[in-house]
Amino acid sequence: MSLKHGLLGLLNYGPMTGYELDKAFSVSLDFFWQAKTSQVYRELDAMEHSGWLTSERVIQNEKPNKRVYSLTASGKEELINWLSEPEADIMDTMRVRSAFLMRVFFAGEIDDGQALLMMRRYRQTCAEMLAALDMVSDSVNQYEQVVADERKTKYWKITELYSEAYYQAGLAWADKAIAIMEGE
Amino acid sequence: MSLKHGLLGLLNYGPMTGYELDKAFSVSLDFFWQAKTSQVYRELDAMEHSGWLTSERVIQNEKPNKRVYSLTASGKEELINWLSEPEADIMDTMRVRSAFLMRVFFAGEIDDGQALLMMRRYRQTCAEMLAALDMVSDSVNQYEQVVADERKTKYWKITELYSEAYYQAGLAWADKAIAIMEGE
DNA sequence: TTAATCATGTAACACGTTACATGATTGC
DNA sequence: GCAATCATGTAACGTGTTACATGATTAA
Repeated sequence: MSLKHGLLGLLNYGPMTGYELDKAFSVSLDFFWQAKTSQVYRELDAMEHSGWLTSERVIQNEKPNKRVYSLTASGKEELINWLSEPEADIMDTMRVRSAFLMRVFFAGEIDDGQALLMMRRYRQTCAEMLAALDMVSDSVNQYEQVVADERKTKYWKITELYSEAYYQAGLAWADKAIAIMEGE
Repeated sequence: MSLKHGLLGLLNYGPMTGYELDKAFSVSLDFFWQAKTSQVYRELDAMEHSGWLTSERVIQNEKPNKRVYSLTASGKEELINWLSEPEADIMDTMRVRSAFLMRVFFAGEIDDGQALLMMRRYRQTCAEMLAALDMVSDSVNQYEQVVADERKTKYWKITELYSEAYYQAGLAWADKAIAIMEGE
């Protein structure tokens, strides 16, 4: 569902190749949606068949040939419709799916030392992610200068704030959990 | 991956039918892992073929017959191994996947009023989830009296704390986002 | 000379979702 | 009388993952 709409959203910024889309995806949307290269090509193919895209082969010398995709009117329409949906499915879209939390749930079956280690590693990862976010914020700021479209960058920043809040909450929770685990 | 291990974890508490497992799953693990009934039956079948489970058909009158699954030694071993894994994949297990955030990212394409509505609905849902959590906490407390195994319930409570922190963070973020969206 | 970048895909498999089928019993 | 609960599944489809293949150019 959302891989398709992510690709539509990116192509709305301008025509791109599958390769470029794959890169753009993993740079900008990766935090809240992940996609493999092979999947991107498959979906582009399907989307072209649905009439949301058209593609054109560009012959290059010195470099491999490439296929440039562009959004059609019907693709743009689909994007706008998806963005404007009444969103009855908000509950679905905010669902957590975490094998890590499942391990925590069943951690009573292993020894407390191991469980504590696992939680410390989680805390560490949150801290590292938070540290890495500074760079993301720099890159959004750079794009802001180039794009100079406040209507767009405003929302980019809001999603960035989410990731910050998410890791911060994870870290604070891990601290609480570690205190509980050590206190008994 | 984790559906299998969730089922192993539940069966470790005692033999159960597919139907009971499905219920238990959606009561206790649903916050961090969701599974459809049809998937549960399919996985149980696969797990029996791997030798992690055995099943026995129980004839009932007045009610449909049922198939009761039990953990084998090899299944228990698999559960413990999974729980004790060095967890190189912690980054994978804490990934976000949210169509909602993708919509926010591309919200510059629709009008601000619509985007604001969408964010308010998100905030509302977080608030509702938080309110509903009180009941979850009551039910864990009840189980605690029955199970009387602090080693287990301690970890159940820690995952419960996570869900609280998660919705709280979502709510606080939505407030910030709404302020940004209204302030321009 | 080795790795990275550019560029596109196929094939097979694993996992998740939707729709459908069956049929008795119990509570409102 | 109607919905919910008990209980099990099948079939088809959609999406995500892994592994593989190819081959030129360029920077360390």
